[in-house]
Amino acid sequence: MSATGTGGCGPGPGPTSGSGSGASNPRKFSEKIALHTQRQAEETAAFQEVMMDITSTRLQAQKLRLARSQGPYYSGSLPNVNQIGRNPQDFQVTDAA
Amino acid sequence: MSATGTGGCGPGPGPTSGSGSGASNPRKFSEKIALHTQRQAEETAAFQEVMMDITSTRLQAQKLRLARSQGPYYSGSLPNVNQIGRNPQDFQVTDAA
Amino acid sequence: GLSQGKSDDPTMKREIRLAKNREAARECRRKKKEYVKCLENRVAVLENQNKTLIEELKTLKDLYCVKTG
Amino acid sequence: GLSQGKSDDPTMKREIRLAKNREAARECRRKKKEYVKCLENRVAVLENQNKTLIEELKTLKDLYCVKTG
DNA sequence: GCGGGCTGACGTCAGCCGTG
DNA sequence: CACGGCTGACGTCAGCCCGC
Repeated sequence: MSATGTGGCGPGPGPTSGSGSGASNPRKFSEKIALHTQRQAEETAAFQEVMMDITSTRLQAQKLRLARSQGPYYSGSLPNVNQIGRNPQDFQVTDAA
Repeated sequence: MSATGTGGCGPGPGPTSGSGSGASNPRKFSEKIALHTQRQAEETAAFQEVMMDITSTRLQAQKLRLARSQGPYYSGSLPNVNQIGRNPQDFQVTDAA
Repeated sequence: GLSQGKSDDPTMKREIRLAKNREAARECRRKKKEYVKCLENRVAVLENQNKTLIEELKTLKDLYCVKTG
Repeated sequence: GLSQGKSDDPTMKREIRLAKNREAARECRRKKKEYVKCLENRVAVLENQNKTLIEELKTLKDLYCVKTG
């Protein structure tokens, strides 16, 4: 807010456009604070995202195990065995064509 | 090495034995440096341990998958199906006793 | 007063420069203190995140070990 | 000279005290600088570990998701 | 209680670097 | 190049806290 005005992001690299040690190691304390605050925000976001993903995976796996334990119902994308042989058409071979 | 001598660990809490903010927030810079160095060493050890465990688990799983893919040999603690019925004794029921 | 109405007086210029540097030094010390606190807080946050990540990795590694073994 | 052979002279005592405090201040500033560098290095190390742990957790989570799905 | 070690805060000087 | 904003380093004062 006070350094170079992170809100605007108007022009690109302001001072000297130096790629050396001016970007990751500024001289002004304001820029150092802003840089660390930005990194902390990014890392916290990534951290929370990973934790959310883990929680979601955990809940999904738990729900799946509970569904498998309560009843012998097979539900999946594979050909359902319970529905094989119900219709006589499944036994007719198409070699007659 | 210079503060309270972490090598010896002779007496317990030296100054005042205050449990408040004297242990985790010392006044002397030497103690602050020593404390952060100790914590960093512990966390690095735990980090490397977890990474080693992950690597070991990875290698074990890869070896297991490779053994299963190369040959149709079933090796496990469960009753081996290939060895069932080879010997005639497996068909004799023990109800004669 | 016409003697020092402007800032041509070298003594006055020096005093003004010293006063500005005084205030600048105060702000600089304040920013430095804030920066150190920022670093300490950042270390604490990173410490907690790493601890949580390590525990979660242990749990997930055990789960994966059960699946394979 | 016998007039200030000992440290009874108040002026001498003051100067001695100032000299000691001077040296102490130098050491204190040096230690503070080292402490700040320690904090920055610690932040960098924790950052790398955090990044590695997150990537490893992502990989292991995908592996576990394949096992269940 | 008191002297002394460390540190926080101040003002000052010197120096770097961006800006005009 | 000259000027001014920030910061590094210094010495000094005031204050805390610990050991005697």
